[in-house]
Amino acid sequence: MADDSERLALSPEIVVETALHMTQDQGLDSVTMRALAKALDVTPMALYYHVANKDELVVLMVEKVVADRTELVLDERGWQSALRTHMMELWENLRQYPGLALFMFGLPTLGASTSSYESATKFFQDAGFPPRVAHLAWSFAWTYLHGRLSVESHLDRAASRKSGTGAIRARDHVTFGIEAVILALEQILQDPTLVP
Amino acid sequence: MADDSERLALSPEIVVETALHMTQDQGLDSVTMRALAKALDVTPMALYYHVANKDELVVLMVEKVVADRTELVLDERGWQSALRTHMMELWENLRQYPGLALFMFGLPTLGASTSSYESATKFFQDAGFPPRVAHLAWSFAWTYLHGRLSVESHLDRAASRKSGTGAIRARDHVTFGIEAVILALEQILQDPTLVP
DNA sequence: ACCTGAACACCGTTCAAGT
DNA sequence: ACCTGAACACCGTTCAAGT
Repeated sequence: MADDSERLALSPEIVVETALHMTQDQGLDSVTMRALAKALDVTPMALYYHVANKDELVVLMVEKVVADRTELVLDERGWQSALRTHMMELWENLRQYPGLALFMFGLPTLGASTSSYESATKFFQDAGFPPRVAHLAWSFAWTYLHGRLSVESHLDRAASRKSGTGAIRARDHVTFGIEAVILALEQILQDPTLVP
Repeated sequence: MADDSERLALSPEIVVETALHMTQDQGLDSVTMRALAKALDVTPMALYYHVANKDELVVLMVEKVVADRTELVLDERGWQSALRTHMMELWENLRQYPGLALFMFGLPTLGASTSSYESATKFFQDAGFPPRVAHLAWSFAWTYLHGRLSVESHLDRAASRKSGTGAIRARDHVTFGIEAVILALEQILQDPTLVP
């Protein structure tokens, strides 16, 4: 409780949380093992006792962020509404961690991410999409979001921080994109042969 | 013409071309100033006489790649068909340079990229989209492609190279995505109020 | 069990110097 | 005009050693 108690006992959780805070403030690029160690007031090599290496650290960061996420579930609102709010929440959540979205893709060997991928394809099947189309549909929606987050994190880095105008524009783009995704999927649900 | 004439006079063009070849083979991550210098049989510092720094090198690489690109123009086939082939060509072109797509986004201060952005929005206006919607429509289409390329380059890096199955899957995803983009835009063209 | 110090093999880049 | 060598400030990481 004293002032100098800032130097808490290190743990994987604290390492990951500090890394996420740094990402929120300065982007993932600012999270070097050395800078992270300095933020924790410790030697760089101390981190390796708690995480295997930087790749594992990033994986833990991703899992921590997706763990806090709401799942995509079909309710009485209909799939369009559920998908809309889910994509919007996902975007608002992930854009707080610039650069991290690059390490979140659908299929790969990310335990948590894979399970959420499966629950998403189940969502689309419940909504009436054939299994194969359900898979491609979620891939399409998520790939768009991924692209949007990637574009934004690159623009953030390059562009000057001109107050909130960038944020407004970003919101315009992403709301357009989400509605477009839904419109496309509505068509495909009506006639799955529209698509290969 | 002799055997040892491989060591040509250095020039910005040769530097950029060699960097692009390295990207085709090993991805953009493999293009370090030091590795590029070694490929050109020269000291790392020699490169700085021809390009200002690595950022400029990447910009030159991007410009070189987009320069070889066909433009998006409206012809008698109709906008859907033109957009489909253009997106497909773009994807097939850019996927040859893993990692480079991350540095190609719509709006920023990339001379060539900006002009192609404007020609694309003109394309959509010619097709009947209101100006603001034309802009958002191309942003949507390009953002999806960008996301697709980003996902693929990350998967390539992580996943094991299991023959051609990955390529077939990628093609399924991207053809689905392109058709979905077109379906969405068809809806929006009919009724632009569907979207904010 | 937990952390440090020194070291290695990498980066991009600057600066003075060579021809 | 074109290139080199040495150096600087960074990376991630290994390995032996300390408590």
